[in-house]
Amino acid sequence: MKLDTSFDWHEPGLTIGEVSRRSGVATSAIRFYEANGLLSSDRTAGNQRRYHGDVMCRLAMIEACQRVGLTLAEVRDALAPLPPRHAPTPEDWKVLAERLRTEAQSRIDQLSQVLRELAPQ
Amino acid sequence: MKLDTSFDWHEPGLTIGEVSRRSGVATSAIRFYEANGLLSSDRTAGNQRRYHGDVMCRLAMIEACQRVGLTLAEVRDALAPLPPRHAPTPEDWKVLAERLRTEAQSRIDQLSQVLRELAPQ
DNA sequence: CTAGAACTTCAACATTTGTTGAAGTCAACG
DNA sequence: CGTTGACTTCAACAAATGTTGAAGTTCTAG
Repeated sequence: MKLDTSFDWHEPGLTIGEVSRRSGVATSAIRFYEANGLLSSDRTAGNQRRYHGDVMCRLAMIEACQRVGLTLAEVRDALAPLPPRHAPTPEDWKVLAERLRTEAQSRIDQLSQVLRELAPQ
Repeated sequence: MKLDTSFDWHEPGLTIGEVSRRSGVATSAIRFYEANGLLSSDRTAGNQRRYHGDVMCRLAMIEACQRVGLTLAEVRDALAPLPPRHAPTPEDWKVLAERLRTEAQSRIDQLSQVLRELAPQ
């Protein structure tokens, strides 16, 4: 019962190219997200990025959140409480997921409200 | 039973300043939307814009749609079937509102799906 | 009729969200 | 150890979505 997702420095980590291939997100976008604090990575002795267990989740979140109108700044704030460079715990996700669902649903509700007011009945 | 919202050229129409004051949308944004086909207006003999019964609805829609992640191009396409320069009929709105609610909800659903996959249980 | 507020267009600028390419460095295979 | 593909940074460009300001025109109240 000890699902340990903490950083293991024996593990090599994913290169940016591998992450890109697995996620479908361009390397330029991945670097951009990292430069803006939405992702983090370790560096090899030679200064190359190595990503860990959280990166695929974060990328999926970023894409999905953008589709419902969150800016990258808002996504960054949402992701900020997650531990960097580790797969987040289920508890981490539960809190975050709830926040995002609520926010997204409230935006939908506002649109619905506008639509109802404009097209009553 | 003859709710006629067709253009009455006796009616002066709203100036861009009046529309801005009533809607809270900056005149620069209103001109921008019009330049991009989301709004239309008549012109006075002196080339000033005069807006009609559809403009407040359209502005409300634009704001609400942007909040749920639609681009202006998508909003333009959504608004395109509405008659220009007139208050749309309830039927117009019903069709449009349904389309938008569906689209927005499907984006939320995609986010929820991602969240569920990432945080199962 | 005239003054001043409100309007016009146009160009420049700003922010967000990236992409592209150049020039150079690293890593992994043979 | 050398080659080659993948990586690094940095700067320039790009599209979307506006804002700001200049220079000039129109509208309207008095």
